[in-house]
Amino acid sequence: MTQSSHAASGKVTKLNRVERNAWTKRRLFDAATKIVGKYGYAEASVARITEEAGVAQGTFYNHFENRQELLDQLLPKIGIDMVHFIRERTGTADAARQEIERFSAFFDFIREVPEFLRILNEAEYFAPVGYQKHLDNIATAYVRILKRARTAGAIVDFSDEEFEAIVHMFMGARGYLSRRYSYTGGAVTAAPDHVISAYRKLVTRGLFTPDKGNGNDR
Amino acid sequence: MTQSSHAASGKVTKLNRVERNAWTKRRLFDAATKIVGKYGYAEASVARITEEAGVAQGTFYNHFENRQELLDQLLPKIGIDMVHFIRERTGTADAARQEIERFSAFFDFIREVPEFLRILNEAEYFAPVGYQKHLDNIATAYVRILKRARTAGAIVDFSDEEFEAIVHMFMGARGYLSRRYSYTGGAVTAAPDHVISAYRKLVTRGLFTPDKGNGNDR
Amino acid sequence: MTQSSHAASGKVTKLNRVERNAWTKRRLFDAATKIVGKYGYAEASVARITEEAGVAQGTFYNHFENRQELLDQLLPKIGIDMVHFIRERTGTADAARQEIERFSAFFDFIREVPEFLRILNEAEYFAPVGYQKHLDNIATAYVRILKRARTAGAIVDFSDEEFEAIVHMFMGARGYLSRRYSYTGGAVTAAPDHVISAYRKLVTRGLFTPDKGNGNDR
Amino acid sequence: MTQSSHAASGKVTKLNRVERNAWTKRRLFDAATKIVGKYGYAEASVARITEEAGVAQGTFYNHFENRQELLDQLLPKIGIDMVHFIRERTGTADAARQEIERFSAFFDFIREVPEFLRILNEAEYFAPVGYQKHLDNIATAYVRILKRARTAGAIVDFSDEEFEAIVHMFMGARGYLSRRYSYTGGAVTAAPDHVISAYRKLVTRGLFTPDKGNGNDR
DNA sequence: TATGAATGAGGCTTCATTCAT
DNA sequence: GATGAATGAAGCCTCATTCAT
Repeated sequence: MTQSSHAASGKVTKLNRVERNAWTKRRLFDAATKIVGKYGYAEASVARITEEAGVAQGTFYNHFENRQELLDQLLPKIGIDMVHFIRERTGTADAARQEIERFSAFFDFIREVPEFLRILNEAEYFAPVGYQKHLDNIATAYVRILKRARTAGAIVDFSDEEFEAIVHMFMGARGYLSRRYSYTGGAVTAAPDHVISAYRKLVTRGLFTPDKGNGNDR
Repeated sequence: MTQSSHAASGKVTKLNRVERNAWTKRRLFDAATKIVGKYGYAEASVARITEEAGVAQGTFYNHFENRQELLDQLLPKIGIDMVHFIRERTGTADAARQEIERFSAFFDFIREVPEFLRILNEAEYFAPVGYQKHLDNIATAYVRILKRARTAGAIVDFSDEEFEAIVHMFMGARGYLSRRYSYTGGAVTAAPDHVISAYRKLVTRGLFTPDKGNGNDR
Repeated sequence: MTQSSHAASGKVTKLNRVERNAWTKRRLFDAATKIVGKYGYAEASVARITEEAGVAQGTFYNHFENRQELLDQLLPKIGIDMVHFIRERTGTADAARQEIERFSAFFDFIREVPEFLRILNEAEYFAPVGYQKHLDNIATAYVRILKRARTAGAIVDFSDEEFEAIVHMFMGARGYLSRRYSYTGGAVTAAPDHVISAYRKLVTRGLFTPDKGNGNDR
Repeated sequence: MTQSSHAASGKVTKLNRVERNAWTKRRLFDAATKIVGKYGYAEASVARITEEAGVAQGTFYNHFENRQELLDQLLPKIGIDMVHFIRERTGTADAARQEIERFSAFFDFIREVPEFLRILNEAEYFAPVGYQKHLDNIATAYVRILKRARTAGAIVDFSDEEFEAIVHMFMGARGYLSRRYSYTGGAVTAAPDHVISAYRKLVTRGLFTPDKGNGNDR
């Protein structure tokens, strides 16, 4: 296995130098994700990460300048995966419904990548560069969505600045809810219905305008 | 000076054994608060804490079984201070307005105890026992408040379970907003008006019933 | 032995805390002297030094801020010993003879402290702070001696600046000679007669004025 | 460009296998000289040397058995350059004057190859094989010069053994003087006049016989 | 109870060398 | 011959905890 990998076709392929290099780096990334998700940044020692990746400690420094460099890349990388994941699961319904879909998709993503929450939550202090990058990514995209909804008339009476505040509320809410409701025992579970419904009520009434055509939530 | 303290009256007082004991423990607490707030749990070494407290490292272990024991007590202790602080600043207006007051008071508390946010945020992973305790404290009290509002007719159409979800959303929103808006440079600043107004709109429309008497937010 | 030491009187003495502290620091010093003398600064790892001293690695950092701090103190400390050693062995004969005595005494000192040469020689690069300190110590004292000789008429025709240059020549000469002639096999030996006589001729003729009373070297 | 070099004629020349081989080895030599001169042997890692040389780390081991082998060759190689350099700058005046010329030329060489001093000084411990080789080279040649002067009557009263001692004094003196006076800030400067004059007085009076024909230094 | 030196495990990083391409 | 990723030993330093005074 050290010299080969299973290509998409299922065939075992010899890797050339460049591929092998990328493969090792990828293993380190994946290992770090697993370790940070499980033990937190502070306990994510290079020794642990390399052991998980199945390479020598020295190998780490062929791929990253230092420990921090990897840690700083962790969140933005997964963050992008998250955005894609959610976008794919957002339909073409009215704006309020789409927001609920995004909310649900977030919880689905956490089930896919259970490490995400811890990585996100600790990043502010242990990977501040990556944290800021991630937050800007998300906030920018999210605010754009809200502005479009306003243009379409689905939201009124909120300024751009208020949108930014709203977006942070939404992100914070997701974080706390998922930490509270996503874990049962060691396993990661789906968000309960009453969480979805509470969010739906709060957001559709609080942010969006009643839309007779689509029917609001009441 | 190590054997005495300035009482409120301004007199220098000799402390007896019990008082001196409590005094040292208190110093360790305060030092830990400062250090964890500034450097995070992971960097809050016993050496740093005792240095900040002005006692020898060995002294630490006369007051706490080990490092973790102190860390676990940190958040619940400050959390109680926070509850008192907010309660004192909540008036007798209608339920929706009280919620806004609580929201504002939270930001005021952060300015009083700037270490709080970091202690709270990291505690989930570094002081899980204390974290759970704190969260239960807050959630229980908060849900009780919402139930009372429902009884009074200020909220309709939300179940108890949904209240719990709502409370987590609120707590998460506070956390993200304060991290985003409370710090400018190194200093801790008040929450901007548009943050307050965005919260007011979302919450009064989303959670509370329009109250003709008091006038809703529009 | 870890709890006691042989006092000058020969009695075994319990050490109090302060004494024990000083004793450990002294052991680290002595160990470092031995190790640097034998393996050079670059190979003088903290592990080696503490092993030689019979303490744990961590103990090192209770006594020195870091490895460099000890290394920087090494040369000046031994340098002072050297100055005392040589001074004690310098008689009251005429200036030229005193210079020869100092020269010989230098070689005697090296036999006493065989580590000195290597410590001195490498210090320029591995302990620059200590090196500069040592050089200034020696040069200042040496120039003062030459000035006195000039005042006494034993030297003429040399300026202060030239004295400084002369002193550096002398120090350099000692270093090279000792490295060439002091070691035979692993043992440290006395300077051969022809080295002494060559120095005597060069210096008495080259620096000092012929003194009929004392008879010059021819 | 890696496959060719600018010949003296100005034409770009394809190198054959042997030339290319020598060229790479030469680059490693030059890089090592620069690195050791700047950082010392201990910091002259293979990584640093190969980076400076612009080749891969592995390439190093195609040209040298190991790191030490290159280090041991460094000093003798430059030492030979030095001998040539000094010989070219020594005229046909009387013996005493020639000695002063050699002395001055040494300082000029250091300005040409500022790395030399550090390489020389550390070599004793980090490249002992090369160091001994170098010292023998120099001492032998130097003693031969002094013997010739004695044959010519410019020196009397010194035995062969004493010559050897004198030569070591001279070498040591040069080393210390150059370290003290050749560096100002980061730049390498010429030896001050008073250093030259002090050396001239000491040596012409101390070693050479007054020569009426050529005039001694007084 | 207070002290602070001693401990040794463990963390990050650098390094010389090897080897498959 | 050239490359550069992989290796694992070793270096410096920090840390939580213990214990004699």
